[in-house]
This record gives sequence, structure tokens and C-alpha cells, in this order.
Amino acid sequence: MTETHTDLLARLVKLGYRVTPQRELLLAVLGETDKHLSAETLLERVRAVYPRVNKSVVYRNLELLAQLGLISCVDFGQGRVEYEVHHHPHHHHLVCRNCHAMIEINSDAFADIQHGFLETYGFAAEMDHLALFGLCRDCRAQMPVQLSHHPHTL
Amino acid sequence: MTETHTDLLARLVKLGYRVTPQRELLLAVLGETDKHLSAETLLERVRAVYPRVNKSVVYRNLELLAQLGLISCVDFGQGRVEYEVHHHPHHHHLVCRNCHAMIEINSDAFADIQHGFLETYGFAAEMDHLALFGLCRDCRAQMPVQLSHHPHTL
DNA sequence: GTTGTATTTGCAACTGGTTGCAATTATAGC
DNA sequence: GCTATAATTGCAACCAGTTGCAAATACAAC
Repeated sequence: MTETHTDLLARLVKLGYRVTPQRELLLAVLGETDKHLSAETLLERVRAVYPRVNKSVVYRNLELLAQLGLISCVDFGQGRVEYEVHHHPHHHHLVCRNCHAMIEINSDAFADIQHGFLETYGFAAEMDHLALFGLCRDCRAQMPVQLSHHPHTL
Repeated sequence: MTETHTDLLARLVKLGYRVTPQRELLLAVLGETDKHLSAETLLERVRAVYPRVNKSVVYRNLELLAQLGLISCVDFGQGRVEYEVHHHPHHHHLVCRNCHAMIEINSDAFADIQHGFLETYGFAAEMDHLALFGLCRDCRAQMPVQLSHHPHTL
């Protein structure tokens, strides 16, 4: 149930924002794929079509679109934030710290916990799109010793 | 069961790293408080004692110490990463998106999920120190309408 | 206490992202 | 189709954090 390009623009208008060529282009680029894209990649792709687009515009619009819920962003830690058109149902990612493999899991896993927080603390946790780090099966198997040794002496 | 300054230095040596004045100072500053501190604040405090310490040294050592598990870092999203001496037991944070209130929760809440991931996907999730965003009880109550309107027209 | 050397530091240049502000432009009203 | 104007863009300066490299230094061996 991904929204079409036109749908997204219509929502933008309905919320009182203007439809500029830059925003259209940005949403078009995001709509082209169902993968996560970094701000940098997005800037690159936008500029491939229309090179004069300023980087601050891309950054500002990504922030805006995310805030409005037109796109979602996942924080993969270590300064990597990626964006995508809001797909449903929500999903989370298990990211391998070692090989960067990504396992998508649906958000049901967290439903209980989320409910628990609401009951116990009155806290409504937004668990739209989490990235959890760790080690995948393969890397756990491969990893002979923990990296508790000096990298230089390894 | 927070480790003492000397303990931490000893662990550093045992792992094959050198004890430099810069590292000692950094760990001392971290040990002074049980709050989370940003890299920038840490740099400031370190420099308050010994102004010649270079920022890249602070950043590099924070990364190292975190990797070695001597300190822990929480990613509060939006580019805010904070560090603290590794306290036990592990805890997580529920961070209010609106008023930035922070509720500390212990990690037991996630034990089941963590176990589930291991069973289902063979994935060993590191859930040391998570920050989950959302709205706290008070802000949920206060918040009359969602911010779906244009900020300029509000 | 010296010496040797690999680690660590300081530096300076760089990167990704942000901000304030003036110029441009989408859109509403006529 | 004009006009007015508030939203949006482009720009240039800036900021936090990173990187490569040469100089300094912790520490091990003697």
C-alpha cells in the first residue's frame, strides 16, 4: 500500500505546503525504488536530473517529509540515516554489525512491549522503524575470538 | 557496580592499549558523573583541565572505549550520541519527542524479544542501551491537535 | 636509565550536514 | 493574466566530526 507520486503531492498540498519542482523530483526519486536511500544518494540522484538543486533544500525537505509522515527514515546508527517512501506494514531491521546484512522483521514483535510501555509509564513509543544491531548467524559462527585484542596486533 | 577509574585503566592495559594522560583524563571526566555526556561536552571538560587536548583524540578515544565496552554510548537520534561509564544493569531510555523527558527502563523488558530473534533468525541483538522515541504521558494529554498543520499558519 | 618502535597524539584539510538571510517563486485573490 | 506575499530556494559561512600523516611518546627490552 505504497502511495503514488500524485497521492504524496496531494497530501503535501492538503497539509498546506507548496509543490515545488524540487519536492516533486525528490519524491519521484524516492518513489522509484523500495530501498532505503541516504540523503547523499538522494542528492546525487536529484542532481542527475536537475543539477542546480541545492543540498540544503534536499536536507530540509527530507526532514519535512519525514515529519509529515510522507516518508520514513531509519537511523542505522553511526550517522547513517536512510529514507524511503512510507511502506506498510511497518517493519524493523536487524543489522549485522560485522557484515551489514539486514534482516527485515515486521513490527508485531514489538507490539507487546509497546503496549507494556503505555500501561506502565503512559509512554506512547513510536516504533515505526527501528534498527537493532548485533551479529547475524553466519558472523556469530565465523567469529572465532571476540575482538578484545588490540586491532594492530591481530 | 560502576568500575573505578583505576579498574578502567587496568582493563585498558590488559587489552593491550596504552594509558595516556588524554585517556586518563577522559575516563576521569566520564567517571565524575553518572549522566550521559555528549562528545562535545566531554571535549570541553577535558580541555577545562588540559586545554591542549585535541578534539580528534577525544573522538577517537570515545569510539575506542565504546568498542571495548569500557563506556557505553546511546544514540538519542538526530545526531545526538551520548557517552557514560558502563553502568549495570543495562538500561534503556524512553525519550519524549516533545518535552525530552527521559524514562529509564531496565533491559528485562527486551529479554524475550532478544531471545526470540536468536531463535528465529539466529541473530544476536545487542540491546545494551536503546533510546526509543515517543510521547510521554503529560505530552500526550496536553497535545490537543497533531502538528499536521503548517507551522507558519499555526 | 637508554634505546627502539609501535601506538598515540596533534594538526590541518576535509566531509556531511545545518543555518541565516537575501532572492526567487508558488499560489491565492483579484 | 496580474499582483501581492508568504513559503521556498540558493548561497555562503559555519559546525561537529573524520581522516591521513608526520611528530611525539608510552612502554618493553636491554
